[in-house]
Amino acid sequence: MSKPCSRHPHTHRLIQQPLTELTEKLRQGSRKVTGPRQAILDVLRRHASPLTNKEIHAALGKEDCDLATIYRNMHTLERMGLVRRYDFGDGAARFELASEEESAHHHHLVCTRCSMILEVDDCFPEEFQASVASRHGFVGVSHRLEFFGICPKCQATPSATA
Amino acid sequence: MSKPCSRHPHTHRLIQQPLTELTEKLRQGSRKVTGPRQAILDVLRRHASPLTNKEIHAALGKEDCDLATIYRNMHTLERMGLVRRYDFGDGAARFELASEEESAHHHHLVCTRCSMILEVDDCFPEEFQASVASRHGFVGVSHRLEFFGICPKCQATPSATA
DNA sequence: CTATTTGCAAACGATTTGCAAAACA
DNA sequence: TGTTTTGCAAATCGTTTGCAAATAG
Repeated sequence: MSKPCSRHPHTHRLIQQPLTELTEKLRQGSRKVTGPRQAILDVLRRHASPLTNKEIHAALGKEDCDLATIYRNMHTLERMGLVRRYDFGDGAARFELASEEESAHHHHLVCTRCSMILEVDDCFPEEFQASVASRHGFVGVSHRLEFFGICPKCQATPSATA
Repeated sequence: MSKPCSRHPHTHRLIQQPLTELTEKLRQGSRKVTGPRQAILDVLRRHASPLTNKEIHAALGKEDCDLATIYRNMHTLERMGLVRRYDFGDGAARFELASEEESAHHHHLVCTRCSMILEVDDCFPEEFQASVASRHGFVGVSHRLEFFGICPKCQATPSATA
């Protein structure tokens, strides 16, 4: 499952935000810097694609902790703005470290065959969303957008001819 | 709940696609036209917003059937292209009748307070998706896009000041 | 020492599945 | 009649929660 995304040598998150900087944010929120939390943040720091709770759990080595602890922490970290939650419609939430600076808002391009996930840093023109919002009188409008398709590698692979 | 979206006086689903036309498609796929199926399609036909399995189940009156039967049929109907599946990230799939003609592709604007759902008939420029696809060498790219915000009615309501 | 957090097990809600009986074609 | 479908119950899966023991500050 947790296939390290090779390819696309540039563009890529793998935020080397120091752990200390992250734990510092925890302290500010009167949250404790525990072993499981450091381990989770560390796993997230070294992964380029969003991970599911289960994947994070699997990625924890010696620092293993209960799955429930991960679920609880992901909520906490999300609330504190340390991680961002994504939903690719496959029934499992995924999380990425939320580096405020770059890539604040972004989407993903998911391969429907091998599940490889690429980051898409740009988005459609603001005016479109603004138009949708005003047209219906909505305020505080945000959106959820993800792309799905077949990646280059899978295009080469014969595989089942759907 | 089912408030007809104002503005854009035309465009409005509430597809009065005759049941016979729908059941005909079933026959073509060597699927049987059963009571539950007709009832489900009928419920979908008279609703403007996508419904969850549970909502469909609740909407069935005398024609009640098992929830599992609905789940199974939604898969079947989706596979046959009779309905379209949507995911608003709240853990429950929703379905709409898929009228091929108009509104083939569309998105939704969901109120995060009252859950009212409006249909958004337009989309961002094609070029954006084409660019995302070619940039990464993906083919057969599609997308999932939904908007979330506060509807006019809820804006008026005092409610908890988040 | 005291509030926060963890592990564990049970609880949940959405969805799926096995299987024998019932319903279409 | 032969195949598809249904009802029912049990099983799965992701996620949540209660509670007492462990831990950070």
